[in-house]
Amino acid sequence: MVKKDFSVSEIIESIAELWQTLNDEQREMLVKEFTVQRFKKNELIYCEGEKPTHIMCLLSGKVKIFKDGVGGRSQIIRVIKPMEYFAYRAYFSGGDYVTAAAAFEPSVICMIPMNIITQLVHENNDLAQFFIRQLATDLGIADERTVNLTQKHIRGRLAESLLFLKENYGVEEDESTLSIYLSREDLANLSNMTTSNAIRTLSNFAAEKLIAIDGRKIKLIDEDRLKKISKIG
Amino acid sequence: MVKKDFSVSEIIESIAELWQTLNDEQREMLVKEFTVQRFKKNELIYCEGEKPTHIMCLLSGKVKIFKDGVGGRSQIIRVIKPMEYFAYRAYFSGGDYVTAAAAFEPSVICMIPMNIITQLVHENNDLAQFFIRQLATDLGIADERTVNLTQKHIRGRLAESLLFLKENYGVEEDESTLSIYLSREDLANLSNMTTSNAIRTLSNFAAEKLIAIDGRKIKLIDEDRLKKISKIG
DNA sequence: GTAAAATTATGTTTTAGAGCACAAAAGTAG
DNA sequence: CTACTTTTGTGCTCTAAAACATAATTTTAC
Repeated sequence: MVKKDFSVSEIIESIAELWQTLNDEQREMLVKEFTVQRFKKNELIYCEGEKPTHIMCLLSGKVKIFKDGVGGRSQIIRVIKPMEYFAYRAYFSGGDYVTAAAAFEPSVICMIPMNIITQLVHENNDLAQFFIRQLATDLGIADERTVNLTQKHIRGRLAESLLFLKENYGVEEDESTLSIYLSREDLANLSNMTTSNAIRTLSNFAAEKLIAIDGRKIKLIDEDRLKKISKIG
Repeated sequence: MVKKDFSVSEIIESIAELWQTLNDEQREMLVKEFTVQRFKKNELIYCEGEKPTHIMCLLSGKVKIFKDGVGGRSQIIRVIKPMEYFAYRAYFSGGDYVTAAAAFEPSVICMIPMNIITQLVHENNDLAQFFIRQLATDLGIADERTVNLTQKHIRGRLAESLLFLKENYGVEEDESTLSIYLSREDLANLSNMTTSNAIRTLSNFAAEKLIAIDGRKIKLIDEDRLKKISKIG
């Protein structure tokens, strides 16, 4: 269940990485300016072509960044977990959003106006370096992803996505069931394949005892073999 | 032909965008620390897995950033033209290179130690913002590219690459022959296809009078139609 | 200048994965 | 509870693009 409210101190804890770079005066400004917004499951947060105005920090929930391509096929570019920042790239590059964002699950997001952030970046070098590090890391991931999505075969891409989802969103108490319950369609869009191929390949993985499926619950059974499949493509 | 030598003032002109952010003291430090290196055609500049130590600015020539994927297939991630900076992402993210770089043509590169750059970024906010803008822009391009490479068909991808090469490296005096002469293999690696498909599709384009080919010289004849092919995928 | 290697060109075969059709199951709304 | 929509699951067909084969041409090396 989603928390009904977030106290200022809880929010500060969530945006800690950015918060730590600020001095008292800057912190005060931030507290005055940020807002908190709630999104329903599957609700659109921003869309392609829009002008970016706020940096967003996910307080709770799960978010996908995606792009609609040729013939309505959607591609998930990256996913966001709590305490991560997103939606700021476009503003820094001086353009509009080239991607869209939507909530996988009910999500709560802290919004900070980008003009405030720009001002803070201007006067605070640690904050500037925080963004340099973030962007450099994301760009590295994007470069890796380009090759994986274009060169690996379906099984390799799906195995990779499953392992990625474990890395990113973690598992339940049993230590092996993915904490995120994605539709087959989202799983397909994450792995660059059609929905039917995601369904089919998932069934194959289950038949091979690599995973166990119960509706949208996916349990990773043989992670070593999944890694091998992901690696060889 | 490649210039035999570059004077300090010529180099400064090339690295202008970064240079402008610096004060006199910082500029002096930079002049003391940078080195210039020359690379032969196809020579490797850095490779995947290596520790990044220098930011590089291409003074003259043409460079490809690429990644070797599954089964020896190489994917060109982006290309660099004179006055552009590269090779700094990995250092900022705190990791090793995830890509490799090689010279398309004889190239001259100005190398600045990354520890100097980090120091300058630390004390100079404009420089930090320069890198934020660069990285944000490159990440946007990478996001676009991911979808184009995975969703468009061969003809669309090749058409896009040809138009991109015109945008990026320009054309000769006739206003329509690409200034870069790539091997069919490089063209394939840029467009995510096999070499034979690059050759075949290029021949098809020529037969359809979209382009004219003379060895590695490619002349764009019907750019409008190429754009259409690139757009619809 | 000649041999060897690399690149380009074209034809043929094979296959991974898209596309489509349909049915069953699970959600959702009234 | 019932009707309707969405999601999941399977089978079948078809096609885009890879893989392979071979030859011609160009480049490189000695």
